[in-house]
Amino acid sequence: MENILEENLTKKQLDFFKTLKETYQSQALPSYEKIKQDLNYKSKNSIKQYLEILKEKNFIQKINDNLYINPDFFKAKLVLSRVKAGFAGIMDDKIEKRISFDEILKINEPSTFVFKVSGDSMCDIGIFDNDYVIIKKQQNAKEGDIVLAIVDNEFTLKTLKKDKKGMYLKPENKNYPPIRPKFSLTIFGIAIGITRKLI
Amino acid sequence: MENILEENLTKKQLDFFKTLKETYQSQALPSYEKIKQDLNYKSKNSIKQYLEILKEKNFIQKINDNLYINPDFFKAKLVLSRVKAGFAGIMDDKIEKRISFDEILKINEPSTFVFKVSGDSMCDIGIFDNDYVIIKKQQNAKEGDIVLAIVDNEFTLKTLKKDKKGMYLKPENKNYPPIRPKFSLTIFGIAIGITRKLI
DNA sequence: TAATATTATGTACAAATGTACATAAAAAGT
DNA sequence: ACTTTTTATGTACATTTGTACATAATATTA
Repeated sequence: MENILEENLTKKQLDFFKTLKETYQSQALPSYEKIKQDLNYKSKNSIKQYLEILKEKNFIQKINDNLYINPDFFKAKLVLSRVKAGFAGIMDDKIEKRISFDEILKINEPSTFVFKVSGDSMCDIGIFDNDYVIIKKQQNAKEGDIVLAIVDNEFTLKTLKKDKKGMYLKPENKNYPPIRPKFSLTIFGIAIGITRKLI
Repeated sequence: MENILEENLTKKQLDFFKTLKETYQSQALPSYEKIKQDLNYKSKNSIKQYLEILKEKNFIQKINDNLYINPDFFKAKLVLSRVKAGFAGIMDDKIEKRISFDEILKINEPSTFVFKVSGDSMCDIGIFDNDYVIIKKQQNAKEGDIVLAIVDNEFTLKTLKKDKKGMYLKPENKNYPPIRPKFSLTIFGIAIGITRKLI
């Protein structure tokens, strides 16, 4: 999207937008007067003229009486095509979508908690030591869910399984034995996603 | 943190804050007048009085002339302790940190791109089909890096390896053979993280 | 119950804000 | 070279904004 829009702007307009983006990022824009000072202009009308053009072309928008740079500019550039595009722009034209991991992983919901995985008991399904696991807090879970359970007063991440003897926790690693609760099973929540930092 | 702060507020102040948070979320707060209307008050001084208290207690803060709810409230609640806490608050007191995956994965940097993994060629190191892989665009990479390379005009994610014959791409799955470039290797970037949505 | 703190509303006003209008310089297009 | 568009600056002004001050009503605490 970025590149498509950019073609509608003059060099100066684009420069202005880039400075604006660097200066205020995803925050609400302050008053014309303040922007004037921050960007070293001498008349706040310069700012007004630029912002009106940018607003018309959807680079900025009004939310709750405040101006913002279009939030899409701060999301991740997701490339869906597996095929490499042409030379120059290399691939800006292949960006079909903008995404936010905080949104995808529902970070804002009060029931969402994040834990750090410790140990390799879930490595067979690609959950490793030190991964972040995103947990939705809820008591109920069904067979097959990856749950954060409380065993011996400690949190543990396992797959919830069921057999003739009842519910139990299955580590996803052949070297670990299943965990059977003495009485009942305390479930803190279910895993809705993971994130791993590689570098 | 949330709970620590909450204890400093009266019921009405906390209600006000919750409505404020739900209404404007992470956006900049509009004018007292607008808030007055949105929250159904009859005097904007009511708003001023509440906001002054909230500002004093760090629930809201000023950035670039605009008031915001403390950004921490919109980040993920990371629980570092492995030990379950007491009954009631269950664990609010165990939240030592607030994090943002968009920040951790450097989503905002112009050189960051996200791809969807297709296939199981990297499953041995916990990168699965349909995972999001976060790529930092750069030409150079060193042995051991997980790279997004361009082979036959298609993107492919592999580990960069080196032997007597030179650099090559190693799939992290025994069933796949290594890929040796005919001439040179085109590297698009290196993987800096992955994210997987489980539900 | 009495005393105190919090909450709600209103008025008045100086300061700041966005907008309209005007003009000249610079850049781009023909 | 000439014309048009874009960019930069300034002035004037009605509107809006935050703040100070004042006063009840309501909760809370002693």
